[in-house]
Amino acid sequence: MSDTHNTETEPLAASRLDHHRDLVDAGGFPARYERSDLAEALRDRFEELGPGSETDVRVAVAGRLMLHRSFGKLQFGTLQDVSGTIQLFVDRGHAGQDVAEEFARVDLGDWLGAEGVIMTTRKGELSVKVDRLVVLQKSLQPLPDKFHGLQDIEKRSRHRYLDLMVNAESREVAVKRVRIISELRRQFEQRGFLEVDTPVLLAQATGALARPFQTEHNALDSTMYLRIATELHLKRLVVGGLERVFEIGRIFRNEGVDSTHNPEFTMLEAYQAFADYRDIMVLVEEVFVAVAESVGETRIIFRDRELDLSPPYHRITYLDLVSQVLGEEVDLDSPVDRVRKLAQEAGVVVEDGWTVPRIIEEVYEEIGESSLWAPTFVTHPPIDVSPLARRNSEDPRLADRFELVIAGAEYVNAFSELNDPVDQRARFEEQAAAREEGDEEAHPIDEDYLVALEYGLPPTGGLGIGVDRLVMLLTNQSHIRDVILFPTLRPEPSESPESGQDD
RNA sequence: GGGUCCCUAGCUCAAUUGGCAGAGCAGCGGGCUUUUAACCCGAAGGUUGUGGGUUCGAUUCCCACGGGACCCA
Repeated sequence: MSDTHNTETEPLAASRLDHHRDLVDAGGFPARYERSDLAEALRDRFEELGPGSETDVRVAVAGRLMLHRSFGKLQFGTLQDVSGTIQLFVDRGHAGQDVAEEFARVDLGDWLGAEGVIMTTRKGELSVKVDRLVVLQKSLQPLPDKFHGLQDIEKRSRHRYLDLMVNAESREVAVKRVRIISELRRQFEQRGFLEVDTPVLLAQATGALARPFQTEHNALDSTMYLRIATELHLKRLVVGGLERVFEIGRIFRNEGVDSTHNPEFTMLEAYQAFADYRDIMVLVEEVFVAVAESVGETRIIFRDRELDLSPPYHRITYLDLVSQVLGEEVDLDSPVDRVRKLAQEAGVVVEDGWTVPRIIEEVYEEIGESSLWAPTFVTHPPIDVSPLARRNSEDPRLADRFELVIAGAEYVNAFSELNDPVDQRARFEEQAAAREEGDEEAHPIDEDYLVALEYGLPPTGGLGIGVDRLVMLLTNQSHIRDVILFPTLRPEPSESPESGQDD
């Protein structure tokens, strides 16, 4: 399906093209424009100006023409710039024949620069009483519906510029995302963390349980992988003595797309020497509050429900949560048959041969997380699902790790880092064995990382925050594609009828 | 991967049991000196996602393909 138009043949664009040609013939479009004020600044400044006023304050505004109303010898336009909108008022008697005719000729979507004095109309609408007008660039394409905006979800994602142009909420979300990331950065910087860049393109993708994207490096004649985490590189930097580091980076995982997963997404990872997972909990509470307040309040609405992000957050152990949703106390010593039966009764699909930790993990992911609404630290999962986390000193089968679950989904994963190179090697070997058995998400052995650990990683606490999901939470968006400006989409089928034919 | 649903004018949406494909907005022509999605008059705008099939006749029913949405694993 074609949603672009050939401007050579599309009759709709003909008058726009004519105007474009005339403007080019008349000297072309300006390369720059000296704007004096943004729309919002003018609205703030002239908030008190009563209806029917005229000032001698001369301004130059610029933006995209979104609406146009003509009223005989009067014309009104709505100009939108990055800050908001302001009305253009064109009175033929005041602006003159040339300006009035030019303004009558412009199309919705054109970029305009307009100069004149500030006034208000009889109804009190703040306006620029235009006496000079310049078309900064024509829009050869018609704008989406001026009232309904662009509703088609696919077009909104595929042609984000249109979405941003006509849907105010879309602009708000985009701006809030920027603010959230700025605040995250500020929070970590002010705590002495260094923002670093680690490689995206790797010979081996490690640091998480996920399938990587694969590509080829021509000159090196070797297969490369896009990173699935920044974890092991950041910890190498702590080994090197940088002590507190973080990275806000794009992560790539070769998995399906749904309302909470995009193949490339943004993750913040941070590592703090001499801290453990409990220190990180405090850090997470402080950072979440600061970030929430940077774009609103800690009491928010998410999916039509109230949610309070103010600390302290609830705490529950992984096993207690699983016991809670199973309705009976279970732990790692529970008989596997019993655990399987309880899980199945709770509606969790259990495969033959699964161990107790594996069944418990499945119960947690399938019904445990989703049972939580208020922010909750879920602590001490089994070590089996935490190959990079330090063992709990009281029960070495558990990890000193937590996930922050909010509204049924994971937002933070954090732990005391495993810094025993001997234990780490053993865990990698277990993962490698699982890989041999066909688990493509199992962790490969990262030999250089093991060597780094052998030089000594100080006790370190680390965390990962899913930035896109955090943005969803704080902007009340239910789909990850709505917080990523250009989400991953299936490539559009070729519009050329000659291509893609088998015969 | 499985299920359900959607794809009609540039945009937002209609179209009865299968019977000539419509409206609003945008665009085009005209009118109007205070509009706010302005309004009024007029003309125009379509290979109904693509390809097959059933039928006298398909936007409508069937199949395949493409794209999308939601739910489930």
